[in-house]
Amino acid sequence: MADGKKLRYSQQRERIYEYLLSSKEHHPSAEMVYDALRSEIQGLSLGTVYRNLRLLEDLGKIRRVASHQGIDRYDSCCSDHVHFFCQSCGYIENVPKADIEKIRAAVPLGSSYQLFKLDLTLTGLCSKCTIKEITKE
Amino acid sequence: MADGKKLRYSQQRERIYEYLLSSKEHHPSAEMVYDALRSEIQGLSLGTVYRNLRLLEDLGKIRRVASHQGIDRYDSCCSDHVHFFCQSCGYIENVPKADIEKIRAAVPLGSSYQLFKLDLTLTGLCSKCTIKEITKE
DNA sequence: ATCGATGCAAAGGGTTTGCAGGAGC
DNA sequence: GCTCCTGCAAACCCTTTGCATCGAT
Repeated sequence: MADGKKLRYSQQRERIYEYLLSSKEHHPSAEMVYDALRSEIQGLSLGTVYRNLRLLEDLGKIRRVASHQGIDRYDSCCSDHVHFFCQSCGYIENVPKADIEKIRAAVPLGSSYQLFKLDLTLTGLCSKCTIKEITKE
Repeated sequence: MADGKKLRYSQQRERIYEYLLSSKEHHPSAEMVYDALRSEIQGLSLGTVYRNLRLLEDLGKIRRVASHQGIDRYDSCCSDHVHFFCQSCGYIENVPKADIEKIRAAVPLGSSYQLFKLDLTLTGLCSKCTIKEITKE
């Protein structure tokens, strides 16, 4: 992080970043990224995916979402926003209507604190899984 | 979780729960609990700490706070509230003045969703570490 | 006496890292 | 050609689990 190394282009890194941009609604894990790209990039290794996710995070281009069930998930959107984690299907959705300013205002922090980021995660059952549950009974 | 087993008293479990109650402000990890109790409970094993933390969580007596840096932290308070995670010292504090109702109101969820819990984590530098940082420069 | 809880150590599973070869500049 | 990046596999680290024994009821 912020070391003197010069960044060099790599196809792998570009594809990984592109994939993250294209799957804003999935919030994929490292393994999900790997599975999605391994057919397209011959001989891609999981280690490379991890290294690039970490690098992109250090560069501030992506954001690591608080991990669920011990697995880190990634988001190409770096601004504060709200996530909904479905316990049943494991998907992480954005909650687009959330009012971030209102949330910030509800959290008064002393002036001696420095706030870098804010993560609000709702846990429950998503729309699909709720309907499945109702239908089953 | 919710299996037919009958709970039996154990000194270890009692102490672990007591320790969590007494360290509401620390939000300790399993290892922190272990380190704090091993001198007091002869031959305590880390596995037992993990087993009991999980059991207490399943019983709804404690809450697992979203893990930071890959390590789970525990909280004896089970109601929704706001945490402040300090990147520098690793402490997790409560943000007592946070207005949970206001936060809930800022997050409109479709009626087809079921919300079980809400986790808001602020990340930054706590008061102490901010002052340290300023003093250093 | 029964069966849950413990201690110990080994196994799991996600993530990181060392190394030799390959690719960008 | 100098470095960074990659693939591979081993190492790491937190957490879980199998097993024999201990302990609560």
